[in-house]
Amino acid sequence: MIAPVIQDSIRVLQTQGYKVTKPRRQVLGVLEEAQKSLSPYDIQRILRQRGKYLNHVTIYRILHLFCRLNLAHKVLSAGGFVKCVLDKKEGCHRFLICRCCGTLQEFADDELCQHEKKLAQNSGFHTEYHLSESLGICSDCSKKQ
Amino acid sequence: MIAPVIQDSIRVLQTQGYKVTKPRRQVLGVLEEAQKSLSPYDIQRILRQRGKYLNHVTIYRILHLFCRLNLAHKVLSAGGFVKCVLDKKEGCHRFLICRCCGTLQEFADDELCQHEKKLAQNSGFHTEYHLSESLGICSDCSKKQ
DNA sequence: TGCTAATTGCAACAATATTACAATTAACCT
DNA sequence: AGGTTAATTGTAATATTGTTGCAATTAGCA
Ligand SMILES: [Mn+2]
Ligand SMILES: [Mn+2]
Ligand SMILES: [Zn+2]
Ligand SMILES: [Zn+2]
Repeated sequence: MIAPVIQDSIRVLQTQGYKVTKPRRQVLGVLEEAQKSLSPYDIQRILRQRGKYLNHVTIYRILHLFCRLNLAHKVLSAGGFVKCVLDKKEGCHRFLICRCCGTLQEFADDELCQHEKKLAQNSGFHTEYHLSESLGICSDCSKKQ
Repeated sequence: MIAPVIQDSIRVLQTQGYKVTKPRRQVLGVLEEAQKSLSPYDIQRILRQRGKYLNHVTIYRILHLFCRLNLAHKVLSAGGFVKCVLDKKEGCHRFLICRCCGTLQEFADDELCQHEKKLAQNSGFHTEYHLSESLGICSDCSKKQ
């Protein structure tokens, strides 16, 4: 019995003309079983414990592909540093990041925050910290085009 | 003339009993001027171009402190990999991540998404991709306590 | 069952991040 | 203002994370 998420992902690979390889199925399997987010090396470790070996380069390439096809997401929490900005709003932290010029503005909206918290609360989750990122085109860049 | 964000940040450092050192002021300054998010090594490079040298270890320590005090945020975009999860919802991607057991659930809400997009649009920003992370305690973990 | 483009492995390297300990300095006290 | 000291920074060594070019392998197709 194969999980539906995996079925769907395999179908996406096929329809987009990508091969359904053993490594890709293995990474899908590990990600599906985990209830937490995994790093490339986490995935390698888990597979090795089962006697399967995948080169880390392969895992990186697979994860890049999955993210490109929206089969997976990168998440920030509990991870590395990479990028940092000064905080400008209190409480809720929403960023608008232009994929064209790279500028970043922060905005806050109490109503939005309350609503989002409430929706989480509906599934029993108590929110302590929230972060939101929107990627797109800023007003300056859209004018220039 | 010192920017108000920096003034505020310095005040936070002081009231929390942290020293206001030259490296900390320099990092604050660079972050404030930049309109984009910067990596620790970006910051080092910018300062070096001005003839100032800061060890990367120092910059990491300062950024860790700033994030702990909510003077700065880590952001995900355009950065490294670190962690990855399978996608379960289309369009909008909101994660509830338990800081206790590490489990992660995804939820989507169209109304919320539309509202957030509209608010961004009000400042001329066109959203193409959105990601949201809420850290807190899941229902299982809060029951156990 | 063979052919071939796509995918993976390997090796080398680059970038990012942490640790332990010695040197320095900001804040506090005369 | 100068001395004291705990907090902070620099240094060196190391660990972790991520990329690139090229040779070996394999999934999908005829
Ligand atoms: Mn913020
Ligand atoms: Mn999603
Ligand atoms: Zn722009
Ligand atoms: Zn939990």
